[in-house]
Amino acid sequence: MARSASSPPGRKALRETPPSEPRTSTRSTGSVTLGDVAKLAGVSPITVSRALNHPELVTPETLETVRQAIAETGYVPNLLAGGLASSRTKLVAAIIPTLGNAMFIDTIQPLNDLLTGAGYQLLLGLSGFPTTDEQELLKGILSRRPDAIVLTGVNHSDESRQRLKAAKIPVVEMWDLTPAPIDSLVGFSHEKVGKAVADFLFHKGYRRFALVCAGDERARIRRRSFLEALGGFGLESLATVDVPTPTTVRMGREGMARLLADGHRPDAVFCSSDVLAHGVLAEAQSRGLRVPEDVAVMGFADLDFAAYTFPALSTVHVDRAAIGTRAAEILLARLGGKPAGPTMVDIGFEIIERASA
Amino acid sequence: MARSASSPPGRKALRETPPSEPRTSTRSTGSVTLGDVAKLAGVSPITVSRALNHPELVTPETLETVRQAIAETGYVPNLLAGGLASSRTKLVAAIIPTLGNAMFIDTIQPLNDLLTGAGYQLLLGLSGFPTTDEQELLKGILSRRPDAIVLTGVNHSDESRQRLKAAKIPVVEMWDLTPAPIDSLVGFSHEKVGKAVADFLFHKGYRRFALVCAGDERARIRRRSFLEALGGFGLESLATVDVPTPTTVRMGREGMARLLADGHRPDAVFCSSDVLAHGVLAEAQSRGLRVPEDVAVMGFADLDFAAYTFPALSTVHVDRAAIGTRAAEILLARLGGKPAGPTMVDIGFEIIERASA
DNA sequence: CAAAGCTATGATAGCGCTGTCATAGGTTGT
DNA sequence: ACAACCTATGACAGCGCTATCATAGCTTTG
Repeated sequence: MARSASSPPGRKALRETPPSEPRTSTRSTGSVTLGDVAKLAGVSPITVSRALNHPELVTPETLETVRQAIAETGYVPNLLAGGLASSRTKLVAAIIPTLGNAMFIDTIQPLNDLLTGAGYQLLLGLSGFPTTDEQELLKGILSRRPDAIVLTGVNHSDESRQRLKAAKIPVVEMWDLTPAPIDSLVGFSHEKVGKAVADFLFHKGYRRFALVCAGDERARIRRRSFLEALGGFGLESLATVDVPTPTTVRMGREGMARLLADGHRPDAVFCSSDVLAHGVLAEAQSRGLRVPEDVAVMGFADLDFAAYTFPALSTVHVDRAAIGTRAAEILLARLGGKPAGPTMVDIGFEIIERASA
Repeated sequence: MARSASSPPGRKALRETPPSEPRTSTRSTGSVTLGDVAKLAGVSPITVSRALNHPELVTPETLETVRQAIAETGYVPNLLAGGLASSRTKLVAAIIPTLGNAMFIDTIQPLNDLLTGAGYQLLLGLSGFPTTDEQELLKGILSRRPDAIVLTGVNHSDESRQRLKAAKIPVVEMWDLTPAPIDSLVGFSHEKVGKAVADFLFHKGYRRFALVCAGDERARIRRRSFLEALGGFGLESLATVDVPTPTTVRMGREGMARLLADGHRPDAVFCSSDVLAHGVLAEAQSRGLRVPEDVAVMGFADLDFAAYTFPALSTVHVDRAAIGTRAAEILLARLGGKPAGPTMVDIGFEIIERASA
């Protein structure tokens, strides 16, 4: 607005300019710039920059003048330009499989909140979208030059690892553990979860096990160690059904229906997520099966509804918010040049015994 | 990698440089640039740029040479620089209240997928975070110069509207209707929903109504028109409980518990979301109340689980994915300079009668 | 075969900001 | 009183990319 009158861009105006003049720019975007604010405030552009980014270097009066000029012009800083000049974008990227899974959402929310509070913005990338693999996604994200990046899981292509190293930014992998992380790591052991659930259910006396498992990488790990542990007890040939991601209550119901249709009569069903478990619960109830007397149901993640279904769901509690919080703390410390404390964090898990198993 | 040997930056190196030389840059980021690729490929930087962004302008052989140079160097374009130069960022921002509400997620997912498919990246802003209001959030987002922006709801401060107009980018408001949108609009009438539900339940014979309502702007509109409609039937003084956001099953259970504790004996409970309705269902069941014989329960949104609870939830179906899809289509058309079709879309809603009411 | 047009590539000059160094003016210490 | 230092501000030169115009080498056309 402060500018529109003085510099009307466009081809026409250019033609009318005498060729001797240094030619007014054809490319200006027409939006208010630092320079415009500076002119109005009667200071140099760099002073405006400082007023915004290092106000302690500017006298209170100058600061006030600049503030007014900013308000008057409606100036919005251009972080593309700022980031290009300073190599700091105030952007942190996080890659998660999907928004459709409440597990990751509960991690992302505190991550976002802490980063936002520290002046960063979170850019979410969804790797579960079938037509782009993580590698492509990562390339796209790195082209925005984030200051740091958060990844879900620990399996990344060599090329991805290479690119991440080349980017020279803090990286946090989360939701799993590995002896060879790219950089920092916040997660828990899915193997131990599988084993712990097997122990728990076996010692409660269940013997006819079934699994309803989604096509998630980490769910598979839990399943494998669950089966191994049961094998250790001398139990073999368990009934398992696979359901596609994203997991829904519907898939849980259908999974349970399929189990029963196939003639299985499990006395305990372990699901790869509470959502699936919830579906199993509903299917059992709709068929008049009593939970847990006729069939026990065990979920995973302890989502917000797990304690409030009827009957309440036994599950594996994972402090999902803590994953996000720790990841944010590690990143913010490192971005601030401070020591980050331990950068390999096992947040553990806990078997929660409620009514359903 | 291709560069690190030839240009060791840093203070030391600078001091050793004779003062007559044009001084090697102190500021280079050390990462591979277009220029590096160009040098390796034996072409000019602009040709590399074209190979990436307008390959049809480059001969196949040149393209191939450039491709190889890119692969060899591991070049990742810098979209900050590109965006600054071209005023196109390939970034679309969307503001939603929270990730914790599956309603919006179901809209965001197709929005993200379509935008990603068209080469855009989606930047999510969460306005529900208490310490930042939408206005601040918007400012932060606009400083990244997105090519377009999607907003949830139609109530925005004058300053926000001003800024959005000044940004001169396509804007889509969604999830509500208004006669005075900022630009484009994709939503449905929450007033009509409230009235339709009141009609539906009244005509099914229910008379002792209760409401469990979250502190959501649009939920309030639905509640108001629901109450108005019932008032039209001569019913007054309904039992209502407010629950805080984000809505959870727990809040639904507690809401129902509170209603009963207060001595209310509703024969129908209308909830501002399926999640709350689900909690109401669980609470009723845990007290031995039959649904819908003793109490009917009605949700809102038709979330994925609504058809699969037991008993299945009667609710208001909203095609949330269609909101995202239409928003994406409108934006992509306008960003591509094509006619966008109608830019005020009422996607409607539908009362779904299942078992719970 | 000259004029005109087309195609592939290049040179130049920014986009809007900040790192870096320089400088004017003030304060302190002896 | 003067060096030594500090503080607030400014000038300048890029950050890495693309819009724009220019140009060399073709093909087309009457």
